Order: sequence, then structure tokens, then C-alpha cells
Amino acid sequence: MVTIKDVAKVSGVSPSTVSRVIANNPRISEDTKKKVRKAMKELGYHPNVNARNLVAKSTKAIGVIMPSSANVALQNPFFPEILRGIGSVIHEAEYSMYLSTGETEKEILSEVQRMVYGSYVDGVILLYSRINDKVTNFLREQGFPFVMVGKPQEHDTEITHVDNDNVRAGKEITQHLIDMGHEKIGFIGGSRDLLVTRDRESGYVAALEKAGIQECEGYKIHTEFLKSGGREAVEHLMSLSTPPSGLVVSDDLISLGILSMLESYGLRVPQDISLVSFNNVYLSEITRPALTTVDIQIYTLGAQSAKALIEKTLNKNEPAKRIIIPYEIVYRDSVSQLS
Amino acid sequence: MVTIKDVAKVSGVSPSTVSRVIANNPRISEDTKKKVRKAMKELGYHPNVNARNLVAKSTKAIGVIMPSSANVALQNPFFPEILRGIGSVIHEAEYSMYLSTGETEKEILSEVQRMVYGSYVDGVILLYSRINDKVTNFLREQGFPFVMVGKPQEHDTEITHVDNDNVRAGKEITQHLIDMGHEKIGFIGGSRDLLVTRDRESGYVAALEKAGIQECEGYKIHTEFLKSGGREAVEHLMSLSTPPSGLVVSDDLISLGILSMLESYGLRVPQDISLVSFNNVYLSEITRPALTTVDIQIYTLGAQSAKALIEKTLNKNEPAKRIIIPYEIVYRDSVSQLS
DNA sequence: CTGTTAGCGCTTTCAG
DNA sequence: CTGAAAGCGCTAACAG
Repeated sequence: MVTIKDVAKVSGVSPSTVSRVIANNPRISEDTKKKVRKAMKELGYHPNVNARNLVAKSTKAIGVIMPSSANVALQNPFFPEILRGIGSVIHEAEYSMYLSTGETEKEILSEVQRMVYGSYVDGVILLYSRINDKVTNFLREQGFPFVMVGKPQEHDTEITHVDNDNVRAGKEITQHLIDMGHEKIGFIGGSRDLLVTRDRESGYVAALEKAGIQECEGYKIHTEFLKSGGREAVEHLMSLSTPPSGLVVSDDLISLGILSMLESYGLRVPQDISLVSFNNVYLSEITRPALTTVDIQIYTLGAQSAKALIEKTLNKNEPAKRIIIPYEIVYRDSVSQLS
Repeated sequence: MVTIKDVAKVSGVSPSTVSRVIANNPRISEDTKKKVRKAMKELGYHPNVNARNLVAKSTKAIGVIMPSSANVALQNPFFPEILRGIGSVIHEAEYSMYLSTGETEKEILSEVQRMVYGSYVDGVILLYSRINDKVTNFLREQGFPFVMVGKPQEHDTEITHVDNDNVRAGKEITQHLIDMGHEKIGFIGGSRDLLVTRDRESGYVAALEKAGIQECEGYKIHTEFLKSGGREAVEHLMSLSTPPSGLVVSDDLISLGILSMLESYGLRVPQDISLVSFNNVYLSEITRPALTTVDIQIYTLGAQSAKALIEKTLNKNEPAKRIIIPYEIVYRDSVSQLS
């Protein structure tokens, strides 16, 4: 390994000068800079991060925490897309990114602890928001810089988070169904432990209320991905005496499952039943029918959270903030007008 | 930050002794170990990785490189799933994982260079295999430990790689179509720059040959994901004087797009046309119809590549090897018997 | 079994 | 504008 000393020797200056050239210190003459840089190139010198981090007490690295991966929900294209968004600003800022995927909450917690205690990273991004989350609590207690994608369960004024206005999005997309003449509208969501599910559901409820539609018993369902792609949800809904004519589904990937269950019940979308959804991942435009869905701008969600985190690590008393990314409804073919 | 010295002071021993109990050196008495550990707990001591890496000249970290993310192909559930596999062994071994996502090959290369030159990682996993890849060449030239998921374009005896036998899988799944009475069989693949596409295609060709079926002009198509989910592919195929009755599609996500294009042409799967595919990601079981596809064991692919890489970093002259993960065809509903 | 010492590669005062 | 020296937190000979 070629070190700063080697460069110093070759260029005939002291190690500290080389260090200053690396930092592009203005007090070094252009001449010596040129000389030193030439030597660096010749020798193929590259600074060693560990040595640097050790003295700088900063790592220019951030940790990204995926939700627990015990179930198939992680196969959601949401994740690669948000990583891409994070990666873009990370790269731009010459930071690096540690990824943690754990099966269980315990595993995740232990990885996060290692990251923060061991000074692996300067800050952490949580790619999920769930209730009673030990990881969140740990980070808060430690006063370690972190940002959350989604809405914190509590202390939301102290935790920097990047989110959509999911309540409003839920309300608006439900309203769309209502505008199209639907009154019997069901809701199918992922786990209620996820704040995002709750928000979207609240929006759905609010829209019904506003329209003076009575919430119907049994119209709200929460399904885990694993359960055969929503079979039970659809079975239940369709066994009702008056099944819904419209469905608000909290995630495109769930929608895909619902779509196919619906068809197996002989129900055509949108002729027999309409469906709206959230996220606008690539697959939502290639399903049959293409989904009317809320584009939440996943990439931007990721990019902004990385940006906010970096700012925070650079300036410890940057105030906590809430960053709301606008959404946009993409109208496609999964909703029909009810006469 | 609490250091080894603080622990030493509190427990009344020297720093080196503390270091030894961290390493669980057998030459330290159980008594002192106990004493020291108690002090560590009290003070909340955790070793600093950077200091440790600096002297150890090893980072216990590996870099994971995603393919260029300029297009939507990254939204493939393949990636979260393989990350999960990698993550499991990483966690087990108490390693950590750096993730690199770059838009362009240039960006990726620069990230990889930073990783290796800056001693960020002990080794690298490439999550793709493509022709004329600068990143691969760089890693080879540097003699830096890396493993590739997929088949190397060249030097495949020198590069440790983890792969399926995609040629055989392609052959076998095509054979299945033939067994079901199909003779006019088309192939729709992703980019030909990807080795995986080529292998699966070779298998397809081999099966045809073996069955004495003449390869038909215009039956082989390569489509980029972006292009409206395979619209052009299907348009082309269906405009042929004798369109195929069966389709081999090189990726489940592409299949999803094809499925919906087919339907928009009034073609039902599998009644009018059969389709087989690869990967067996979650969505392939919730499409309509559920796909007959090759389960390539993505998770295992990831886990094995991480395992191989760690071994390699631990023992520099571990020989290069090829690790073939078995596949299994999952028969579902996208193929029909032709009388 | 344990302490002393040197040093990993780099940055940063402090001098000059 | 540049050099000398100290030190980041840890490990690893070398003594004892």
C-alpha cells in the first residue's frame, strides 16, 4: 500500500504537506501542489479511509436500514427504487452507504447498534416506520443522527422524517372513486403496524365521512403479503351480502395479488369492480388493467432523506424537520364510472 | 467516546490487556477478563472499527455492486431478494456491507475504485455479469478479491462466480413447452449484453435443435425493460405470418409485461399462447395466470456468493471456483397442452 | 499471565 | 508557505 509518506518522499516534501494537498489547502503553493499531485498519480496513491476517519472522527458513511425481511414484503420494488434515490445523493456527496438487512427486529437492532457504537457511520436512514420500534427508540436515546422515511409514531417534531401526505393522498384517491359514482368502497391494507398503512386508511375513512357514506362493517381488511396474495381478503370481501364496488389498496404489490384473486372470482376490473392503489412502481403500469395509483415519488423520497441526513451529520444542531414529498395521482385503467 | 484506555483505568489493568480480552485471548486469566468486561459494560465501551481496521489492515466489510440503474430494470424484486441472501451471511459473520448503486458504468466504476483504493472493503460482489465490463476488468487487474453472481464473460476459471446452469435451465424449460406439444416457440430476452440472457437463450436454441425444430426467423427478440413493457416484442411476434404458440421469457418481470400485452391483443394465456419464464420471484405466483417458471433460488445465490467472498478474503490464495446453484422448475398455469 | 512500546496512515496544532 | 511532532484508538511484538 502506498502511503502519504511515499508520496512525500518522491515529491520531496513533508507528509503534512501532502496531507494539505489532499485537502486542497489554499496555503500551499500551486507549484508544490502540482508536484505532489504528480507524485500521487505516479505512485497510484489513494488515501486510506480508516486512518482518515480515525482522526477525523467522521466516516462520511451512512447506514440504511431495511425493514425486517422475514416475509416476502421486501421483494417490493419500492426498495431498489428508494436505494437508487439514496445512492444518487450519496455518490454525489462522496459518501458511502452501509446496508443492513435483518430477518428479525432483534437482528436489525444488533446491526444498528454495531453501526453506531462502532462508529461505522455518521447517521442512519430508516426505510420504514412502524409502531413500538426498538430501533427508533435506540437511535433516539443515543441521540444519534437519523432520518426516517415515513411518519414517526411519536416525537414527530423531534425526528427528521421524509414522507408523503399519505392521509391526504388516501383521501384524494378514495374521493376519486366516490366521484366516479362508487359508494361501497373497501380498503385493503398491509400490516397495521406500519404507519403508512394507518395514514392511508385514515385518508380513506375521511373521504367516506366527508361524502356522508357510512363506513361499512367488514370493508376494511389488513393482509400480510405472505398470505397467498390476498386470497383471504378477497374471499372475505366477496362473501359479504353487499360486496364493495371499489377498492382502495395500500400498495401496488398487494394490488397485483388482489387483481388476480378478483379475476379468479370471475370479477373483472374495472367493469365489475374498481381498484386504486399506491406507489406507482413500474409494475403498476404493466398490470392488466394498468393501475390508477398514487405516485409517491419513491426516488425523491430516498434522495431527500439522504440529503437531510447528510446535512444533519454535518451540523449536529440542525433542527428536526418534516419533509413532505408531493404525490400525484396517475389515472390509468382500473377505475370505471358507475352510473 | 469511551476508549480502551478508559476501560483500562477503571479495571486497573493496561490497555493491551483490555485489547486482549476483546480478542478473547486465552492467555488472560478468567478473573481479569471478568473484571475488564464488567468495566466495559459499565462504561458502555465499544471498539472503534476504524482504529481496529487501521492496524488490522482488514475491514470485515464487503462491497455489493448493483448493475447500472439508469433504467427501470433495477425495480426487479431479484435485487432485494439477493441482498437479503447476502445480508444473512454477512450478519452471521459479523461483517458489514457497502452498497453501491450507480446510474452509469462510469459512476459505478468510480465507486468501486474508491472502495478498493480507499480500503473500504475486503472484497466485492458483482450482482450482474455483462460483456466488456470495465468494473470486472478493473477488479481483475487489481487482483482484488471479488465474486460475481452470474457467469463471467471470460477468464471464468480465474473468477469465482456463483451461478445457475442457465443453459440447462433454458433447455429444460423449453423442452417442457415442446413436451406439451409446442413447436413454434419464441424467445423474449432482456439485454444481450447480459450473460444470463445469452445463456438462457442458448438453452432455448439447444432444446429446439435437439427436438429437430427449425429455428424460425424473427422468433428471437431482445427487449429493454423500459420499452413499454414489451409492447414492441409482442407486436412484432404477432405480426408474423405464423406467430408462436409458446414463449420462453428470460425474466419474470418481463413476463408480467408480456402477459398484459398479450391480453391487449386478445390472446389468452395459456389457452391461445403458452409462456414460461425465469426467476420465480414472488410476483410470478400472483400473476394471472400464475407463471410456470424456473426457480433459481435467488436467496441462495446471494448467500453463497457472500460466503465464497468471505472465504476468499480470509485466505487470499483460495482457488477460484464456480459454484452452481441448482434450479427447479415450478409448474403453474401458464402452459397448456397442445393437441 | 500482564505491561511497555511502537506504530498503522492520516490530520492538525505549533513553529518558523 | 512548509516542516516537526503529537495523537486519533487500537493491536502486536517484546519483555518480564
